[in-house]
Amino acid sequence: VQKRRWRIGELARAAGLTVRALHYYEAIGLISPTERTEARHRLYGPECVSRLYRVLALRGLGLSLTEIGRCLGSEQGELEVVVGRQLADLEQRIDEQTRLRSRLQFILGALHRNEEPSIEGLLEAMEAMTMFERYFSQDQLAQLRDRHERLGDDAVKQGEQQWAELLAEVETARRNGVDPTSPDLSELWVRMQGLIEQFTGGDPAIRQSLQNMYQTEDITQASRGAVSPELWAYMQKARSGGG
Amino acid sequence: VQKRRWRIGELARAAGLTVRALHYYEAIGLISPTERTEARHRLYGPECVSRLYRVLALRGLGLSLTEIGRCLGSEQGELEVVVGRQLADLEQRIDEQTRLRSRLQFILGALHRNEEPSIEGLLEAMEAMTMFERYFSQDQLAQLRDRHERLGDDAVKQGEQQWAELLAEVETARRNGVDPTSPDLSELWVRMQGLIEQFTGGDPAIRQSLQNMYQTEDITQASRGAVSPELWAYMQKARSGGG
DNA sequence: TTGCTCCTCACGTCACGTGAGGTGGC
DNA sequence: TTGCTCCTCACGTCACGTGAGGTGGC
Repeated sequence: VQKRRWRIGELARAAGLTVRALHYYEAIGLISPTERTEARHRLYGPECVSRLYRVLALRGLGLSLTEIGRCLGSEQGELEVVVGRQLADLEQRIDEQTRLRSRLQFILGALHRNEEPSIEGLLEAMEAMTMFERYFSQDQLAQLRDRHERLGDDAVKQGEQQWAELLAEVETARRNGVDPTSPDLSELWVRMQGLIEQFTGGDPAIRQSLQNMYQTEDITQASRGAVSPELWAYMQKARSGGG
Repeated sequence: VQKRRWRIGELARAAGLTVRALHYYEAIGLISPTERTEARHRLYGPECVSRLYRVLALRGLGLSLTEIGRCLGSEQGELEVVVGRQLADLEQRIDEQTRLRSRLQFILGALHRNEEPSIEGLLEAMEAMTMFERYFSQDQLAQLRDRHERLGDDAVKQGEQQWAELLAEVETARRNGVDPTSPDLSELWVRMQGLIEQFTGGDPAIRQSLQNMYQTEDITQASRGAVSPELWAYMQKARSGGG
């Protein structure tokens, strides 16, 4: 009745583990060798091999070694509960990480468009994003990101440039006391509508969310400092005046 | 030039951290208090507050405290590299976890249909799944899972029952030496086609993958012991004989 | 005798949580 | 004087990796 015995190195190699890992499994009471040689070298029997197989299977499902120990010890339904909990936890983690991914994509895009990416720029981008997240759904944000990507960095930068120029012109008109509803400015308002269309991609829901944001938030913050309260009031008058 | 100072507890509460965390940040050189009282109580100035704000922002992106330290120390491009790496790592983790989720769903389903869920059952399910993953794409697996879910556990169990009955009848015919191409059996083959249709949902690609699996793998393993090599040969003869 | 494998400590990891035992400030 | 806050150790976490220093087996 001589049974096959494995030395720890053989077993480790076969299982794709390290010797140290098997030491550890023994230390926490998960798998102990069947016997030892005179020199206290570990010898593992077939029971150990099949137990190790189970351990690795459960480990592959992401169970902790403590949970694995409990599963191998206890009889029955435990297993389903543990695996079920594992799945629920995993789903939550995936959810969180998916949200984090979307934030990272947003931020990386903003960083990338800056020629001198700094922590200040990053913080600004994060704050912008946090604000955006309050007004746009995850789907809408993904839509915006997609459009950004399709347009390319250069086009987006160009759009930002056009905004800056447009706002400067409006500000000049305001300082010069031009009536915001004056026909002289109508060309500006048309250009502005165009830029808004470009940003929203013509999607009315996104347009609405954007409007909500600008109407609810502090305008200086919402526009990242590009629009002063006075300028905003001026623009509002043009809109209500213009119909 | 008296500047505002915060005690550690105030700062911790305001930041949603624990006092211990701030101790730790100091220990690793991330944020040190501006000064100390005679009794060595920590006093934090505004610089600390803004630095802490940055730390928390970067921590929210999933950076390690070591990386955060590097980002706050170094000047420039580092930041983009670090955030980019962070995003890449995250995407890989999401990928892995999404695969794991699909495995867990599969296994939990199998476990759930077993009245006496055991580790043996779980191992069998895992092996079946591993084999399935070799022949079906992730999309196809998701499709199969969806169909399973829509049918419900009872229907799936019933299907398995019907398979068992059908195979028993075929085995009886084989033992009795019935010619597999005999018209007496044609009703059995029709029922079998029906069950296969039910499993595949009529999708030809899934049908093909299933066939590949059965043809390539050891039949006893592939059928989870339900079909012996002899029975399989008998069924094959019927198919080739029948056209 | 020379490698290779094995042995047993024991420290390090990451971001803190959780006491223990003592002092400071309103 | 009584709470509350603060202080400094120091151990624990999870699944091992990585030596250190020594012995066993072909």
